[in-house]
Amino acid sequence: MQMQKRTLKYAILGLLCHNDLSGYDLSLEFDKALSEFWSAKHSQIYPELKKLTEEGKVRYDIEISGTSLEKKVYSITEDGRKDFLEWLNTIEPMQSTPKDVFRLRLFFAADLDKDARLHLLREQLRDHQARLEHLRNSTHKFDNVTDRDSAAYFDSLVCLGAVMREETHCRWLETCIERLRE
Amino acid sequence: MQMQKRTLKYAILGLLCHNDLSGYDLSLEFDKALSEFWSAKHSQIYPELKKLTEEGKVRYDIEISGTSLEKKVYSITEDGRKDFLEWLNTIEPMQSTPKDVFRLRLFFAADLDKDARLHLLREQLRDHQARLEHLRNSTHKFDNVTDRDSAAYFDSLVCLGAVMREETHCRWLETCIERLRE
DNA sequence: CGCGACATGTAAGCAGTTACATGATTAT
DNA sequence: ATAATCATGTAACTGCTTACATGTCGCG
Repeated sequence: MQMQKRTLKYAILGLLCHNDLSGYDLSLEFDKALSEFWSAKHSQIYPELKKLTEEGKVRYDIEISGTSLEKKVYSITEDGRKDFLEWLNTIEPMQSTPKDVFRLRLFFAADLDKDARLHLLREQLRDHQARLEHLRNSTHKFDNVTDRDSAAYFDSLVCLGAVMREETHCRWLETCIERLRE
Repeated sequence: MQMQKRTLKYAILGLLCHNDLSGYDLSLEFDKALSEFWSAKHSQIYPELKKLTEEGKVRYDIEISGTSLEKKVYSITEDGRKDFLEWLNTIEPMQSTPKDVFRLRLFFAADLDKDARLHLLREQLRDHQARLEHLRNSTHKFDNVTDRDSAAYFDSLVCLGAVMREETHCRWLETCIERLRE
């Protein structure tokens, strides 16, 4: 019997390691800070928090905003922190190459006429150039991060990887377009 | 109500467009030809083939190997071909960045001591260098593919993309290691 | 005769998305 | 007032993986 991976659990515990957060806050973090490598909808986060509470990895205090709006602010327990650090120190086998619908389409593109092939590639290039532009703009916030022990420093390394990945993806698409444009 | 994507369906139809194949053959194709961008286990393929048969997109003939071993050889129907080409000609919105456990770990690596950080990065580099080496070897089979309308040509473009992706990933890891190695 | 490859299926469960459902607060 | 955002949850479903289950064929 294989153990489950439960990556969402560790993503949540990792975020709670440095800040106490509500489910709503966590969902914002996934959409902002982690969006380049992980995501989770609130419909997945809330049940996971419930489970983690039952398992004693996190606990929560109820805060009231205004007169009656309840907010559950979660914090990590000692057991949760221990569990997280154990996970972080474990080397997992390399992830298999992620699925990619675009590459699947391109693989089958011999069944497409020439215009459709180029259209497919150009649309994809346009989208990825926009993403690259957006990523490059977000690198500026790391300009004066120098402490190689800070969370921000690792954030900047991940961001650098995302920029490099998008640059290469765009270069590849440009090569494909050039070669197919007789 | 959102329509389902059913990418596996189209991956199977695409493969059956050019060759009649059994479920077992399809599973070999996923492990070989498509492994850089799609995968599927036999436990997913067989039920999907059953569904596609019921939907009239494929049909099968039973072949006997040896004395009694039955093999279902599937072929695509006209309706299936039409459906596949319609899908192939449709531009889907860009896929969101795939999840990446390694980047998640690196994001949290400030919680790791220096040796563990470097170990994490070096292990990952070693694995990706091996994958890159393997990919580079498999590019040679495209050396004399020149027909830009052939399936093999698009196979070679996808393969080129995979090599470029791995090269960049390795370059990124090397940069990270250099920066963290005081 | 036994082992690895060939060949086909089902069952249980995890991970994730979309949709359903409700209600409070804040800014316009 | 009303819309956007804050805030929390559940239900139904798709996609995929792991494990269960069975049997044949070819080789040494």
